[in-house]
Amino acid sequence: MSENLIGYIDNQGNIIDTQSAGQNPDAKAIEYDNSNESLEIIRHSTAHLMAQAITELYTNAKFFVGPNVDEGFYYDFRVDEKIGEEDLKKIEKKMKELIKKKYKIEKYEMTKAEALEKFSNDDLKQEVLKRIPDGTVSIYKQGDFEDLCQGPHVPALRFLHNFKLTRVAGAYLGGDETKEMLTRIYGIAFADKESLKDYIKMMEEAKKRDHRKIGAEMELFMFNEESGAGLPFWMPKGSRLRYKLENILHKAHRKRGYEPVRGPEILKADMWRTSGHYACYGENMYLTTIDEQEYGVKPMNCIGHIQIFKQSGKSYRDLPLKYYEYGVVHRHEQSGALHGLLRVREFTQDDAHIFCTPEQIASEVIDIVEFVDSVMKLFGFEYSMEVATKPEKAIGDDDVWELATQGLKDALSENNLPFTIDEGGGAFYGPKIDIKITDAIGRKWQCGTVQVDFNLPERFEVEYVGEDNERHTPVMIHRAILGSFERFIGILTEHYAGEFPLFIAPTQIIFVPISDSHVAYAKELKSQLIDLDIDCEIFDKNDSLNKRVRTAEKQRVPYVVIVGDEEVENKTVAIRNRRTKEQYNLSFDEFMVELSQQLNEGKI
RNA sequence: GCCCAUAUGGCUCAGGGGUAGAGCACUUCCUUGGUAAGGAAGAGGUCGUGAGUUCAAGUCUCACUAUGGGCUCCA
Repeated sequence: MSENLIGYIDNQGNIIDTQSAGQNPDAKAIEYDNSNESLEIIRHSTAHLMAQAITELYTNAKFFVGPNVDEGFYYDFRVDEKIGEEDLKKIEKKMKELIKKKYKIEKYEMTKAEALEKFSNDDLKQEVLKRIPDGTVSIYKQGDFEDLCQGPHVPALRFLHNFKLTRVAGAYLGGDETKEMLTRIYGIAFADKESLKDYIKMMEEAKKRDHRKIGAEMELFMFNEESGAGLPFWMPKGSRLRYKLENILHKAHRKRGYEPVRGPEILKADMWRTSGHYACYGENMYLTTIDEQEYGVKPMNCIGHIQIFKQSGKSYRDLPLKYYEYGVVHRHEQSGALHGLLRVREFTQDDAHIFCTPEQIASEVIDIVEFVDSVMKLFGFEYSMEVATKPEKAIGDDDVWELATQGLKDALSENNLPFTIDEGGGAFYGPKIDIKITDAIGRKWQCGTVQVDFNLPERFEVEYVGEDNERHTPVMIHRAILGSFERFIGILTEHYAGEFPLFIAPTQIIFVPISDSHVAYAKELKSQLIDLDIDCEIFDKNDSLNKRVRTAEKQRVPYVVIVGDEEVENKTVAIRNRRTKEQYNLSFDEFMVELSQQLNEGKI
């Protein structure tokens, strides 16, 4: 047996630890390294080690479950004391002490009935056992500590060195908010020191890039306690960025045959009853009464677009008809869910609705996926797609759902686009494709969404006249690419760490005139650049040149341009590269060409 | 919504039962400098909001609001 052997993987992909494998396992060995399987074992064992340390520090601790998650592991438990961030160090220290005792991790089995008896005075273990099917259960033991667990585990504590407890939080027993709140500690572990170091470094980098921090520093957006939670204010610089993004998207929509429309912010409650929002989405809606009539602030834009479609008779020749709107919507998100720009109560979707025939669904979905692809490429995002199926709370017949869901899958499959399935994750009116992008920290965010809807057109009696001169109900495709400007800009901010590319940068150029006599020249250049829709600032404050260069440099602008006697005389600019700090000179005309080229990169 | 934590000038933070401090930013003046902080002076908070305890409260207690970390949910 190799020194580094910590388990096996069988031909079904199941991980079997050395304690369970027997003498001659017919399976592939898992070595102690950073492979997914290896980390799964290491992290789960680290969770047990943490539990053992907690037991020694807090003798009354009772444990619930301690699984692995995407990033590391956690353990839920109950203690009488309050555990804070400061206590993590203490627990880590105890964990390291335990490692020195060189315990082996041993496994033994018993029936579930025996386990219920063994843990009869541990109500949390009883809860765990309730969730386990009858039969044999396993116990893992290291020193005096033992825990009900199905594994897998490393053979001995000597494999656990490179871990860190990352945070404490509360979590409901079994995720059920009617049950008690347990203490949860998250941690991470790797096979080697370097990987742990890299991980910690990455977390620090993520903290630096936090869009809430950068957004405040760059004066992009703000919140205000007096106005209410989850209601963002866009400051001048944030608005510049946002307008640029809107303009790029506007042109991209027009190129692809979309027509701009706009619906009202509030509509009578009956509209929302017809649509099904009142019943299925009511708890998230803001309702109000005007002249004894109930109204609802729109949480989605579809109803408005449907009214516009219905305003005049439509022919099959009009289809597919694509309406788009930067639709402001309000949703009552739970107060605890609010998070910077990433989760707010008022936001603007880049929303569109495509009215088409069932036969046109596939090609329309493909067109949308192409659109998504060009937007994501523009910003250098990786993304993946997920088909979400019928949720519990839904309207419409099962066979209609089946048809629509299959339509989405077919469109992707036929074009060799990979996707995964999210069972029950659909909208209440139809299945959808969610586009998840990966940000700079590797976190996945749902942004774009494509939803096929057979239900709303029927409910609102939307019709068109077909080739056969009969009335037909069109299909509606709801789609957003960014998802919302708020969230997307939040993600972009972290993705670029505030160093936006020229075509969306809030301030694109800062001019630093060497002395007062050069301010006029800077102003002249600035006014010429406004015609290219380029936002410039002039740093002519009464500060030293060095100070102003420094301040400009810290603004994360693409260009810092210094102008002095030489530049005024030769009609040139002295450019400072924001990354390399190198300087180069261009004639103003050449500079305009360079800028235009970079602006063109923002065309899709 | 639930659990825990936090809340001091625009920002970052110190203070801690006897009526507020620093750095940056800001204002004014001197300086007109060739690429990451020139110098001087000055203004600005009653310590998230509301109650309570106390002779006395940023400082202790409670409620609320907001923010942060989670749970849940989601663009």
